[in-house]
Amino acid sequence: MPELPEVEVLVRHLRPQLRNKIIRAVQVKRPRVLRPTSPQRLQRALRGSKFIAVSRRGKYLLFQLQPPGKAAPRLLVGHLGMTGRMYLAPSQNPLPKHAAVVLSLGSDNFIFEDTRYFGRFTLDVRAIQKLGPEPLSEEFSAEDFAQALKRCEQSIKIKLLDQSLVAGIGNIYASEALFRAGIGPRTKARRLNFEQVQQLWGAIREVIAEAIRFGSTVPLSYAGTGWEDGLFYFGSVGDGRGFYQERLQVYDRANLPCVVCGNGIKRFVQAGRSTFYCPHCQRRKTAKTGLD
DNA sequence: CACCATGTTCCTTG
DNA sequence: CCAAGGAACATGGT
Repeated sequence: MPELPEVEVLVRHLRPQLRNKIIRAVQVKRPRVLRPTSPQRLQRALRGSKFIAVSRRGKYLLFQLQPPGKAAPRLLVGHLGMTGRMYLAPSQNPLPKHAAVVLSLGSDNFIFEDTRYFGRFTLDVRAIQKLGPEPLSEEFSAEDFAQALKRCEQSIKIKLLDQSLVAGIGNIYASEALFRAGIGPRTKARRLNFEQVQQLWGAIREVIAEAIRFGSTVPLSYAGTGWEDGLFYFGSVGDGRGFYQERLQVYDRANLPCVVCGNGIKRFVQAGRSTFYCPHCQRRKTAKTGLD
């Protein structure tokens, strides 16, 4: 369930629950998600350690751990992949079918479950060192963004998925940001003029900030049996009649009317992934008035 | 059976 | 060496 907003909401949810908790035991059910860390090394590093901070970088969760004694703090890095979830559940509960890693914290277990096992739970920090700026931070400026896009031959939609350009945008919010900026997803990144880059820069920040705000209002129970299981990003939240449809304006809306102009939303495939857009609102050289 | 899915990484091709 | 495209990873939903 993971793009930056979903991870941010999860981090805020977990932070107070994990703070000062001590890891008593480490169960690795799917060693693949640790790669390249070995189960033995993870167990040795984590057992007895205390959670002292929980944060986020891009789509990665960062758990700062204090080992027993005077050892230096350690960083545990998590990533939800496509289907990962992390939550606390009572220790007496049965483990879910796709539990990948389980940390015993006493009366609760901290569970990382992931149906497809694309996620990560590792001591390897190399991935986070390659990330671009946080989109909501001061580090992310329209000027730098424009500079970076200048030499890119790729279409802007594909470029937005490049985590070294700006961290945390995924397939959903890439389509959403381009729609809001009125820019066609096929446009070559280098062909955007500075005004368009500014529009896109603002749209990225708005779309992400709004999603975090939305997610923060959703009641969460990551223990996960009902519909309110934290998958607020799309589809799974609400009464089954499309609570989310008012939130996402183009993603997964192929053939449905554009919320702005009423024309049909189109779907096509770029780099093997679905892109959704409105051919009318996202034409070339669209000057958005903001009044529609 | 077919095709689709929120992500990243590796391999091939140019 | 770099860029771009595709496959792989693994499981489930429709």
